[in-house]
Amino acid sequence: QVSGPSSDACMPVLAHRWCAWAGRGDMGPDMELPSHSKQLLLQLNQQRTKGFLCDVIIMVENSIFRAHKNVLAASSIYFKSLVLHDNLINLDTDMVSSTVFQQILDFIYTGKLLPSNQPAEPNFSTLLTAASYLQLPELAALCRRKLKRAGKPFGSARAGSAGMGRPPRSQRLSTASVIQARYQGLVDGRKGAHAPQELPQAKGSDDELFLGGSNQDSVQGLGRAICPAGGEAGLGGCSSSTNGSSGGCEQELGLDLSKKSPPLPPATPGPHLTPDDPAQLSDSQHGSPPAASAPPVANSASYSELGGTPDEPMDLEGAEDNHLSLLEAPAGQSRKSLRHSTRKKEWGKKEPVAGSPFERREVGPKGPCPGEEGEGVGDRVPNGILAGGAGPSGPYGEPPYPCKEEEENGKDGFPSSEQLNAHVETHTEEELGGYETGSGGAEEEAEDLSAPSAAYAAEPRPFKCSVCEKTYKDPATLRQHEKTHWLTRPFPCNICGKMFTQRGTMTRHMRSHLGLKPFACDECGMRFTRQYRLTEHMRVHSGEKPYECQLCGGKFTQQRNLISHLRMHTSPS
DNA sequence: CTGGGGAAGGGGCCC
DNA sequence: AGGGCCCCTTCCCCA
Repeated sequence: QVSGPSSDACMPVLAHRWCAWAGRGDMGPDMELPSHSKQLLLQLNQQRTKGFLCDVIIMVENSIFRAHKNVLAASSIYFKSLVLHDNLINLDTDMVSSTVFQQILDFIYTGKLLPSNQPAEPNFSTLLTAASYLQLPELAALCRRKLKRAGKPFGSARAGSAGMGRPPRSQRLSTASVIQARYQGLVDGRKGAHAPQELPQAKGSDDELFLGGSNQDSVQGLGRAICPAGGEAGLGGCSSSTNGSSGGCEQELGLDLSKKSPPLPPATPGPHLTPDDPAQLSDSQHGSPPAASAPPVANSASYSELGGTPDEPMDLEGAEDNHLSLLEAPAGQSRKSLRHSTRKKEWGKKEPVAGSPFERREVGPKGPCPGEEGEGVGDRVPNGILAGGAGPSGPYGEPPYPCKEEEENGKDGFPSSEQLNAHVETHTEEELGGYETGSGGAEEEAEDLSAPSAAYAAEPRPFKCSVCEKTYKDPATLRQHEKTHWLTRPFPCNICGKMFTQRGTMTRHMRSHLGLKPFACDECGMRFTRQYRLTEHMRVHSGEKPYECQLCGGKFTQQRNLISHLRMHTSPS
């Protein structure tokens, strides 16, 4: 750090001190800089408050905290396990509140128990609860001493989860089990190999004041010690544990995953800890920000630093976005998205017509639209990667939330997806008007492979697309379809910037970033982001192969593989 | 090394 | 908004 290029004003301080000391020629017998550790911690704390080099986000309630993985890992084996593969950590709000975690984070970075911002004096019971949960033995011991001096036997705090209002479930939560579950989820590969792993165990009874109960109970309760995002798989480090099965967070998250999540077999892949109801991804955790109250931003890591705007409601999704993209992709792109961004479609799909005012962005034979990073359809697009490299702002080389139309006028993007969406709405009306008048021209001459099929004729479909020949039963679907012809993709991914025509697609895409896989196979515990995938997967176990090749009789579990197979039959070679 | 199959990830889009 | 299905693609394994 000291010798490297330093963008942090803090670091030269250390270097200076060291040089001053070493330069004295005062090479004492101990060869030790007495204040080194203190200074180091001081600098780290300063960096934390500035968000400098912070590589992990901890979400507690609606607050986010930024910190350094190394520091957290050095402080707690629990954190050590959490930050191993994840950059975004959700803590169980039953165990630790944002206020308490603020104190704890301060403690980790300073070694001092600073008074909270709340007028009330520190509640050592709740601190003790949190310290135990987070496996911070020193802090827990400190709290116990304080409680003892105050004449509040901490043993009573067992009931005292009162301070936190924890439900009985959380009182049974075993930190060890949490960690174990996490570790299993982290280390178990997709093939199910159970890698022997040094498993952090709960420390002695000191740290288990409120913890105990059966492992089963504990697993059932480990819901919120979660990692929505992680290092691998773009932001979905959790996805590395695709075989994991969540022990039971789903229930408290409003999901009945009991049928999706089989009990945790000891030698099978561990749980994939689902952070939240994925169905609520865009609604609660990652979607619409709390309308009325902007959650506090922890430390000095202001929301603006995280990519938001000061007057914008706290958007954790946005926070994740900027932070994680910073972490995961130097070029602003997750590894996985990078991989996919370089994909090319090779054959076949119904192609939108070119030349219309709402010409879709196309890559490939037609080449990309200049200045358009998004693909025409799905992953068709190299997003500028193939076309000469991503811009500095990310794979899409664009402002956070650019409006394509306004870009042409030299306007910058919008600071948030919400603002962009709102803005896009203003275009919507105009563009729809344009559609109504008919754009005429080349698109009608092009062959439309998406023309209504015979199946369409089964029932009346009075709503016809003005661009292509597709018809629909209701205007809403037509409107939805017509969006596929627009240049503007109103729904950007806040993490990678990819644009989508449908919010649902974007939400689903976000799930993949965050590793949310709520659908677990009862047989093997493997988890999926979509029900359909699970259904498909179950055929692996059932042996069902419903898709049969009419040419050779080959059977397949997946329709797509049958299609692939048919391609082999029909390909010239 | 190559091609085919199995399995899975992801996006489009209709319902 | 979410489910469901289609399509494209990738990765891995194996012959």
